[in-house]
Amino acid sequence: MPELPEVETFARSLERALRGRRVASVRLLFRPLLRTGSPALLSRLKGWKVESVGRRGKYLIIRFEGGLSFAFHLKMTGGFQFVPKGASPDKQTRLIFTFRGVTPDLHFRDTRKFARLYALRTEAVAGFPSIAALGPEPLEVSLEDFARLIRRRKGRLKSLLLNQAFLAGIGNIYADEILFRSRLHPLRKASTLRQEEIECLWESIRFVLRRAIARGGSSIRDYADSEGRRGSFQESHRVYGREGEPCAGCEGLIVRRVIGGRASFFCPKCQKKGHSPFAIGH
DNA sequence: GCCACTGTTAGCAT
DNA sequence: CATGCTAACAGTGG
Repeated sequence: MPELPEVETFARSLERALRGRRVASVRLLFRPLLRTGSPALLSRLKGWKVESVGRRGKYLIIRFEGGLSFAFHLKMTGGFQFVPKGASPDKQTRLIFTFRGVTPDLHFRDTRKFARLYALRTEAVAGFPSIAALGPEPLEVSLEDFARLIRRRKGRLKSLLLNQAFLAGIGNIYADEILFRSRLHPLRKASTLRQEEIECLWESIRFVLRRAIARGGSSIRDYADSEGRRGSFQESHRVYGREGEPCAGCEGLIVRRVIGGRASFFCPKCQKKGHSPFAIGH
């Protein structure tokens, strides 16, 4: 389910474990994972150090010495896992990194095979079309810029939060949690928001994402970080996956509706289509 | 066994 | 530009 908080969790633990480590080998087990660059290119990484691991939207980016970078999109089931040196891959492992010294092997696993790896020259990463098209980082955009951007938008809030060209990194779970905290209806048209509602939405985006990162993300299926630790933010979900359960803020029940082709959970009583400037305390 | 559903998003039709 | 549908694939739960 990797959305921004889960990708950030991977990026932080990989950065800590891999920065300065020297690559011993890179083995591609599932050819279609690699979308840009050839398998032969991967062998050129041998002997180079990892310079940094970071994130942009839902992309996890590993920068190597020698001017090569890997941009991973984890899609729905991609993830990294450290395993003991030489451990044999399971059938869902698509790529194996090994490193010199004591660093464990790193397996990239992806059950559904949707994940993608773009091997790019480092200077080409920012200009890579699907990365260049991303909107601002939700935790970096200022309230002023956010207000300016959202006022131009006409679509429904739910679809807008999922639109990576608007803000980068928010997915289905966090969109619903953010809207609940803002007390905004998912079908509300963005251009109709008043200033207080825009401020509340901006604050809710920051609050939900920061707290989710602090909790190591949400483990609603088998998601775990690269050390195998599960996140705990699923325990703080107020609406996602809670159809029929009582709302945390009123006596009503959470409903599930399909909006823009995506399952959407919300409280129809707290999240009215009309104006509602008050955030729910969490 | 069958069917519906799942965290993403690119591409194409309307 | 917005929105809706499909496809890519595997597993799970009813």
